[in-house]
Amino acid sequence: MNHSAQTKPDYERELRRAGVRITRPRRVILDILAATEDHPDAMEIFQRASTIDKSISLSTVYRTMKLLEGMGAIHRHAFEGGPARFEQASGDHHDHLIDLDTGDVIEFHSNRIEELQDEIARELGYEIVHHRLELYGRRRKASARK
Amino acid sequence: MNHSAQTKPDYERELRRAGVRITRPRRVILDILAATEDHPDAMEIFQRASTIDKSISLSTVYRTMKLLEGMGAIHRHAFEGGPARFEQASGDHHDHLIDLDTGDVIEFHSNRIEELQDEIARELGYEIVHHRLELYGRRRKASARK
DNA sequence: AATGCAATTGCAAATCGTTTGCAACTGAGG
DNA sequence: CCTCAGTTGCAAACGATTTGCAATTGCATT
Ligand SMILES: [Mn+2]
Ligand SMILES: [Mn+2]
Ligand SMILES: [Zn+2]
Ligand SMILES: [Zn+2]
Repeated sequence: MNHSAQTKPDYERELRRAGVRITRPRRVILDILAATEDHPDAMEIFQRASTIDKSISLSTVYRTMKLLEGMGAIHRHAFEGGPARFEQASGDHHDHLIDLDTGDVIEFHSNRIEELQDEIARELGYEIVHHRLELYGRRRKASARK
Repeated sequence: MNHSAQTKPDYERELRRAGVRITRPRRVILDILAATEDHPDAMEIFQRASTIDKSISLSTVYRTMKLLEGMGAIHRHAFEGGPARFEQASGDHHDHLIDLDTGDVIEFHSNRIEELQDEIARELGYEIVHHRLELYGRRRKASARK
């Protein structure tokens, strides 16, 4: 849920430790990701980066996203329809509800569902490596129902 | 689960009722889908169709898949990595477990998970239109099951 | 601070899956 | 059979992402 109480992860330190160079484009992209509360796609990250450094290319955004994803620093989501969207991997695990009308992405978490998934996989003789749970819906009309 | 006890749906009748023409390419593709137990992608369907009618084009496969999807006759899945895969919509709702090593797709269903999803959406003020639950995992080594 | 070189970049071109414009063709009601 | 809107194959266009390559840059080393 992007708890604001969360310690902002020091990506630069982590990158250095991984023997990766801290370049100007990477620093800019890292800053953008750290300051982001939503789930931007590559083009959005590119545009935000461009306002800071005109010379950054879209290719570099993609390459950096792949690098960070490989390091486990970010998660890539492929919601239906649009391009891949990203978010920092720093928070706790959660799944997403997409508002079909507005495109809003709402985060949620259910321990019960997570447990059931494990149980199902186990029964089938499998061990889950990762999963994807996306709910697509629309706001309930506030029609005097209850 | 593609229950074999299921009545094979008469797509041709359904199509006619929808004012859609039964053409040779469509008949071929429909037959392939009806005879399919797995989740083929457009290229696979195209290749299977080609062995029956050399003149069918990949475009027509795509167009037909879109038509059938719009009619609710098939479901389109975008599992991570590969191209979209399809399956008849005739069976009961189910979700998928993808074997990361073999690519096998295993179907499962959990009423409990479905209920929890509804509950979560409701609490957030939403009504689910559809959802996507995919488990990616690998066979458990130690204890043999199945 | 100057040097050396592999890592990284921007750019353009390539790739992949899918869609689309268009002229030729065909299903099905008359 | 006629007719003609629906459908097709083909090629070209598409959007998202990746990649080859020559130029640039971070940074370990003097
Ligand atoms: Mn999220
Ligand atoms: Mn299935
Ligand atoms: Zn989850
Ligand atoms: Zn489900």
